[in-house]
Amino acid sequence: MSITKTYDPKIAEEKWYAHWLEKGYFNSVPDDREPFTVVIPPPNVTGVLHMGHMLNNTIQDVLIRRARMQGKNACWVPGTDHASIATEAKVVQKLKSEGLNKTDLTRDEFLSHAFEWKDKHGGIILEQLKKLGASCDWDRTQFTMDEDYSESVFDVFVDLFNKGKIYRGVRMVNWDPDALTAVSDEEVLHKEVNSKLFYVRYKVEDTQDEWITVATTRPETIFGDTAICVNPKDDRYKNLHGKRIHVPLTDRTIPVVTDEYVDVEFGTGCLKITPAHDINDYEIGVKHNLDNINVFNDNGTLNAYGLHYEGVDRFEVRKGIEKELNEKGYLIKVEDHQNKVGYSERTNAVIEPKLSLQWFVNMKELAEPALENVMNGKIQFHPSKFKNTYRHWMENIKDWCISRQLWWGHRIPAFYYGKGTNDFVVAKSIDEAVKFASEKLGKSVQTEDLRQDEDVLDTWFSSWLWPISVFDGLTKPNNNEIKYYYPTNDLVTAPEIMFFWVARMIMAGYEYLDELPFKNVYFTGIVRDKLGRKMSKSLGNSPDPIDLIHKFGADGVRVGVLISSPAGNDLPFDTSQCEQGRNFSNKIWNAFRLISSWEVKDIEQPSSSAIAIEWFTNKFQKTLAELNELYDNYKISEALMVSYKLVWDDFCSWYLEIIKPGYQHPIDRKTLEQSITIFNDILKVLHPFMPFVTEEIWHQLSDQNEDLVVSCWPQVSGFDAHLLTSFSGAADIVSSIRNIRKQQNIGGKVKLELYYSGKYSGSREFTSMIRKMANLSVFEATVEKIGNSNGFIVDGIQFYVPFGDAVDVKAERTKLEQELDYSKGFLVSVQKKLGNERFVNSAPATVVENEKKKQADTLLKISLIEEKLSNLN
RNA sequence: GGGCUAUUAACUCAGUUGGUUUAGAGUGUCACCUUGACAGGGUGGAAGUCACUGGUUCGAAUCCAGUAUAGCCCA
Repeated sequence: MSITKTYDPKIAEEKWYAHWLEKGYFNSVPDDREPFTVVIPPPNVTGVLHMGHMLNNTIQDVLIRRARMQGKNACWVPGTDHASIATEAKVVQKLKSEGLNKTDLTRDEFLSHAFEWKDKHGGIILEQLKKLGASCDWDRTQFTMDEDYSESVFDVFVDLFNKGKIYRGVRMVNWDPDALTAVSDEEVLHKEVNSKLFYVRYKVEDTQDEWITVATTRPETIFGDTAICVNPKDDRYKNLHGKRIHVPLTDRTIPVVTDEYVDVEFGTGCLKITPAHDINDYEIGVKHNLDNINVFNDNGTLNAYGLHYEGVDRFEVRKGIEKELNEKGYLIKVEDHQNKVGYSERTNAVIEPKLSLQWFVNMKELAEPALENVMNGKIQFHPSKFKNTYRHWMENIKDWCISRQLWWGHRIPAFYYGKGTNDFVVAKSIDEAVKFASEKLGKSVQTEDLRQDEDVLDTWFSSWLWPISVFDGLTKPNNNEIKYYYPTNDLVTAPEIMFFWVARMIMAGYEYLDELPFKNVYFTGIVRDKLGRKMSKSLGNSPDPIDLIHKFGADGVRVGVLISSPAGNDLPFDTSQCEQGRNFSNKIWNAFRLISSWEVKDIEQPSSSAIAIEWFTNKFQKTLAELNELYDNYKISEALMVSYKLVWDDFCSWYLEIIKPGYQHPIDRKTLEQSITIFNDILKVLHPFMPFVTEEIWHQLSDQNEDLVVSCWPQVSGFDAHLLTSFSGAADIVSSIRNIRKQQNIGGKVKLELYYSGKYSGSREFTSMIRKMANLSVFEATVEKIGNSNGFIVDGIQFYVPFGDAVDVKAERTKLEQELDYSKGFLVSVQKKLGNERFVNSAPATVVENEKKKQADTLLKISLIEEKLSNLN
C-alpha cells in the first residue's frame, strides 16, 4: 500500500472527529481524577466563526487536549450567548427586509420571530468549531436563555435587589437612538471627528443692545438651555452675575450661574447649560438646581420643545438652525473644531446622553474582592501587564446600568401595581409577585393587576454567571458538578471584554460562591490584517475560517494562528502562516512516509544509529521539560515553535538522516522499532496543536490499543546534558565540513578525509555518526601539520580536510583572515574586562572565571589560526 | 486631558532575578545542490548603533529619568 505523497486533511479530519465523538472522549463526569475545566466564552448564538474565534478556541483546545493527556478530567463547556442587542438588531433588520416593523408587532410576536431566527441560525458557530477540532463536551452545550440558566439570572436579580445592591434611578445614560435603548459606558466608542464650533449671541434681558456670545458644537440643543454659566473669576463677565438671558429663537429667559468648571480659555468663556443633554451640564444643573428640558424624542428627532423643528432629526436641525441663526443675526461665526463623539458599538449611531429611569447595580462592594484577588495573584492574568488596566478600572468603578429597552433577553422581574416610583415588587415569577404585592399592599392583588417591566437585562448580566450557571451552581447550590468543576482552571478571552465580562465574572464568583471563578485568565490579542487593521466583517478583510480549513487543513490553520501570537499581543494574520502550518503537516507526514517505506531486516544495528537514538531520546527529554515549562507559563506560541524545531530540525534533519539506510537498503529491526517509539512520543507532544494529522499517523505507524487523543502525555525523566553537548560538537564538525564542500564546490557524494591534531575526545561517541553525515573516508588523528588543507576548529581541536585537486588557497586564506579578525576583536573585548581591576574585584568569581576561560580559548584559537595561515601557501 | 503598555533583522517575535558569544529564532531574501520522504527539500550566506538622550553600575537590550513614536484603556 502506498502512502500519499502529501497529507490529505479532509479524510482524516472527518474520520477522527466522528470517532472521538463516538467514543465520548470529550465527555466529562465528575470522578476521582483532578478536574481541568474551561468554560468557553460563549459566542453570539447567531454568530459565525471569525478569525478571533479561531485564535481563542484553538488556544482553549490546546490547553484542554494537553490536560486530557496528562490524565486530568478535562471538561470544556461550550455554549452560546443570546447577545440581546446584537441579536435583536439582526432580527429587526431581517424583519424590515420583509416589510415588517418592530413597532407594529407585539412583544410576543417579535419574540417568536426572534426564536425562529435563533433556531435557524443558532449554533452554526458551534458546528464550525467542530471543524476546527474543538474537543468540547457537546452534551453540556448551554444557551444563556435556556430555562435553567434564565432561572439563575432571575435569582441573582432578586437577590441583589433584596440586598439593596440593585436600585432604580434617574440617571444620565447613553442613549442609542437607532436601537432605542440605553447602552452601557463600555458599549460606547469615542471617536475623534471634525465638527464645527458655532458662536451664537444671546441677548441680556432688560438691555437695549447688550449681548453675550456662547460657543457650542450643538446649536440644536439651545431649546434645552436652562442657564448660562461663566467662571466666577472671569472678570469679563462679572457684570452678568445675577442677570437673565434670552434664549435665541424662543421666548424663554434663563439665569446666569457661576461655576469653576467653566474653562476661561475655551470658546468665549461663556457656556450654555443643557442639563438634559450633556453629562457635565447635568452635574452643573444638579448643583445649581436648574430645570431639565429634554428636547429630543427617543429616536433622535426633536420634540415639542424644538418648536418648528419638531419631528426633525437632530442632525438636520443642526443644519437648519445654523441657517436660521445666521439669518436672524444670532450667529457670529463658525470655526472648525475637533471633538470626540460617542458612537454605539452595535449600531454606530451617535449616542445621546439622556436622562431616564433605569435599573442599576451598585458596584462598589462587589468590586472589592474582585480587585483584591487579582492584585494578590490568586487569579493570574497572562500576560500580567493587564493587571494595571484592571486595577485602574476597578478602582474607579461606576454603577452598572443593567436595563435595556429591548425585548430579546431576560425580562426584568419587576412587577408594577401602580404609577408611583415605588409601586412595584421584584419577584422570580408572576405568582410570587402576586403574593408579594398582596403582602405589600395589605390586600389581594390579581395577576392582571400587575404589569411586568418592559425592559430586559443587559446581556452581561447573564453571562457574568456563566462559570457558575453552566454547572447549575445557583439553582442547585452545592451540587456535585459545581463542587467538582468550580473554580474552573483557565479562561481564554480577549482583553476588550475584560470589564464587560471577566471582571464581572470574578465579582459574581465571590458574591455567590465566595470563590474565584477561574485561576488563570489568558488574554489573546486582536487578529489584524497585513495593514494592521482589525479583522472585521464590516471591513471585509477577514478570511472565512472554514475556507482556510478547506485549503490548509484544520491542523495547518491551527498552527497558522498560533505560530505568532504570544499572549496579549495582537496577531498580524496572514494566510502564509497557514501555509507554513500546512507545510508542517506535510513534513510530519513525510517523516512517517519515510519510516514506513523501509524494508526491515534482522541485521546488525549500525553504531551511528545506536548513538542517534540515544541522543534523540535525551534531546526529546530536554525539549519535553522545556515544553512543560512553557505551558505552565502560558507561552503557547513558543511551545509550538519549540515543537516545530524538534520535529523539523532535530528529528527530520538530523535523526532521520543519520539512521536513514542507503538507497534501497533495508533497515535493522532495532532501529526501526526504536524510531517508531520516538515518533510516537513526538506525536503525543504535537497532538494538542495538530490533533488530526497526529491521530492519523499514530494509527498508521504502528498498532495501537488506544487513540492518541486519550494517550498519556510523556513523562519527564531527565536527560544527559553532557551527551547533548557532545552531539552539538559533532554537529558542528559536520556543518564545518559541509561548509568546506560548499566553498570548494565539492559535491556531497565525494568522500573526504578528516584529520585532527591534539586530543579529540569531546564527540568521540559520535565518530560513526560524523563519518556518515559528513561522508568521510578517513577520520583520524595526525601529528603532522597538514599544510594544504581546509581547516576548522571545534572545541579547541584543529581539524584538517586535505585539499583534493581543486585547491582554492586564496579563498581559504580569506576565510582564515576573517576568522582571525573576529577572534582578535573578541579577545580585545574580553581582555578589556579582565584588565579592569574593578571588574575583577567586584564581579562574582564565576563570572571572572568564565571571562578567563574565554580569554584562554580565544588565545588558543588565534594561535591555531595563525599557525594554519603560515602553513598555507 | 489622565492612565497603561510597547519600541530588538525586511516581517513576526524570544531574550527569564543586569554577567555562558561583538544579541537569537521562525518566515522572507540571496547563492549553490537535489531523478532519491517532503504541493517542495538540503546546505550555506547576508541582514540589527537593541527608538533616542542622559544616569546608576566593574558591567545595561535588561534598572532609573527624560524625549520621540505607536497602540490600548478611561474621561
